[in-house]
Amino acid sequence: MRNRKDHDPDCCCRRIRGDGRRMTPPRHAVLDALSERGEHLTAEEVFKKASRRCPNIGLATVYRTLELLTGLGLVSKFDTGDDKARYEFADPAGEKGHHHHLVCSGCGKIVDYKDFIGEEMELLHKTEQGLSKKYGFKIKSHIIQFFGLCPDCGR
Amino acid sequence: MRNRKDHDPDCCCRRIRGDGRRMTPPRHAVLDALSERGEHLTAEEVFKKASRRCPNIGLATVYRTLELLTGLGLVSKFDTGDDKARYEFADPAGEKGHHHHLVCSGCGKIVDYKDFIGEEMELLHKTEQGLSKKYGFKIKSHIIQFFGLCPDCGR
DNA sequence: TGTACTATTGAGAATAGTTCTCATTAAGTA
DNA sequence: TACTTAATGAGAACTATTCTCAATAGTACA
Repeated sequence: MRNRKDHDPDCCCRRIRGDGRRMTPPRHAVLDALSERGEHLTAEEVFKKASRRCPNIGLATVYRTLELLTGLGLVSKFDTGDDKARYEFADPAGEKGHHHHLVCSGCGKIVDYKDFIGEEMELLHKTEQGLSKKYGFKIKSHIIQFFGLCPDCGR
Repeated sequence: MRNRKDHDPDCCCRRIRGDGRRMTPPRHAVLDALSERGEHLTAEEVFKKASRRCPNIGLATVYRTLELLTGLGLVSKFDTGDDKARYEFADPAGEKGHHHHLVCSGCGKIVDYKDFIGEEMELLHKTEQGLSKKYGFKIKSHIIQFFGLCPDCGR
């Protein structure tokens, strides 16, 4: 599991290089920092990791790059309630790789689960359609997250 | 719908007065500010409303009171992605009044819906049990939210 | 391969929501 | 009514994030 690259670097580069955008060492470093599966890094953590490959990268660049990647749909940004945004590579659309998060309110540990994803996705889809019809919203995304105490924190 | 008090003031006061805590004018003012159903106020908005009843209430007191009420489970705190916490009276546990949120990414409008709550709650419950068993978490709460564009923002 | 255009960068200042500090006030109790 | 100490208001402090701006360096094209 460790060190398994979870994204296709070529694909990301291709997406980044679009509309006149450029591929740069700092952007490579950020992609690299994010590439470990199962990580849920804060901007600060991405900054630290990226600094290894690109020693004088600036924090602002990390934020800018994460914003870019999020905008392109390559990365998803989420929040587990500790007032720090977290980032991970987005699950390829509509794929079986989709997952949700289970968060420990004690230590902040984040568990990726896909155990009930089938049913959850089905219901979410149905709900989206229903809400869309009733309230006229064009639904783009959802958040579903569980909070509790992990075995270590649960006493 | 307007001005309908959605919480039982006596119950709240009783809960606040516990463990040596005291009932004070600022706390009344915050309860009052929150009392309108269907509102999703930021701390700043609670502050403004509460200031009408308690003109020299401080913003810090509003935050402290909201934290207290949240801790007591009387109020729930959530976030619609604009980096400002929002607060509303908590739905009485296990009651049919429970609702979720549909958020417009354009204008920030928040729609409370309960249309699919039955099924959602059932699945959430089942998922909670499954996750609890598999990962050993004691699950306390969940977040489920949909994002999209409302009729006005959807062009 | 060299040059020009301009997207991107790093550094630090600026911003905004929230929390903390501390001297003062006042709720609840006896 | 007096006492204990929880709660308060004001503003400073904190923290994640965004902005500013001059300097740098991808990329396209000659």
